[in-house]
Amino acid sequence: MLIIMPSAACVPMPLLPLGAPVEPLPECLTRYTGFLVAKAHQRLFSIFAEECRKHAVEVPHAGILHLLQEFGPMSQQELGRKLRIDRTTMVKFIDALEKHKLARRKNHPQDRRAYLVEITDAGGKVLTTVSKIAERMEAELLVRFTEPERRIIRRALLTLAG
Amino acid sequence: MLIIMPSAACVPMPLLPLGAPVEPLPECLTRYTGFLVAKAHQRLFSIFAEECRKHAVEVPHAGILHLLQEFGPMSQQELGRKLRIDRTTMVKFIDALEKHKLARRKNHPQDRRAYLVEITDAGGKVLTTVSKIAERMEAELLVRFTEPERRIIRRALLTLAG
DNA sequence: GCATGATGATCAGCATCGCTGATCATCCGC
DNA sequence: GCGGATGATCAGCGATGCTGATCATCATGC
Repeated sequence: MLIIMPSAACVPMPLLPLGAPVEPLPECLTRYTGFLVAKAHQRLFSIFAEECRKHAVEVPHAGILHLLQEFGPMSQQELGRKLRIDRTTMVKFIDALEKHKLARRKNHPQDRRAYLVEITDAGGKVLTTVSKIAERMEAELLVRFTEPERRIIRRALLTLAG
Repeated sequence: MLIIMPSAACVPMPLLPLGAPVEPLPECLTRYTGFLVAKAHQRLFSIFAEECRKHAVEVPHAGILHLLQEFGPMSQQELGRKLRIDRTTMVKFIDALEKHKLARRKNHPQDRRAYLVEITDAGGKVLTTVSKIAERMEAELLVRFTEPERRIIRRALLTLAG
């Protein structure tokens, strides 16, 4: 599922209580792909945030940790470019990650202006937890779609994301 | 396109300058449907907001106006249920719409607690403008997908939106 | 070398949105 | 009628995004 998506994702959103009855979306709006994407995001984010909360994990952390694990230490700028998050917002995220000891700023050996942000052991553990949640949700989300259909969906979302 | 999506949509988001070079999203994150949806939402919202701004239209207005046009006057609660927007947020939206004279609150003839929110003539004109933008974007977004593929995409997004 | 412009990180301040919890008026079922 | 639901509102908080400025440092051209 949405292992994290800070930025477009770290937005406070109504936590549709999952069990609660939800009125179907009006057709005059679901005609629009953008509306559908917005509401899909709203719901997916809600679910993911809810799950994260159970494990005392903050949503915005997940994407950054994932990236640090995958690519190794990198500067805040680079994180921002890859995740499409504003540089000033990234400052706050890294602040939070450091505060929770999930990542740390090291001095960049070649560039004294920049930091290298690095994931910590605690960060790795949190990432493992979050990844399990994400994998489980990913498996459930498109359970009614065949593999060829999923490929189309993925291609469509990649196109829409630019 | 996304004729409006207040709520999950009315969120300030980085306005990817469209022309600007965008780094491709890392594969370790695009594996996750939720991440893709988040980033798709980020981009679509940015584009729509940008277009709306050119015509001095506010994004959150569009969905509400569309609904009022389609279904006629309704209470704020009902608007909120259909659009999945929090009731207290809806108060602010309707305040803004009234301020811009795009909608107005009428007394509900059968329920003195509630209002009937009604679209104005000015609101209708704004809606026309926004609809044109939305239709144009809708036509462009999935231009590379066939009709059967679009049906799958639509069904997937409806599923994800719940 | 050195001036100049670009880049990385940060901050203050503002705007938007969502939510909690409270309040008040009104409706509805018993 | 009475008590519990419901509609609208508000204050206050938290999270996010952005602008524009600052400061340090890098890199380029001369």
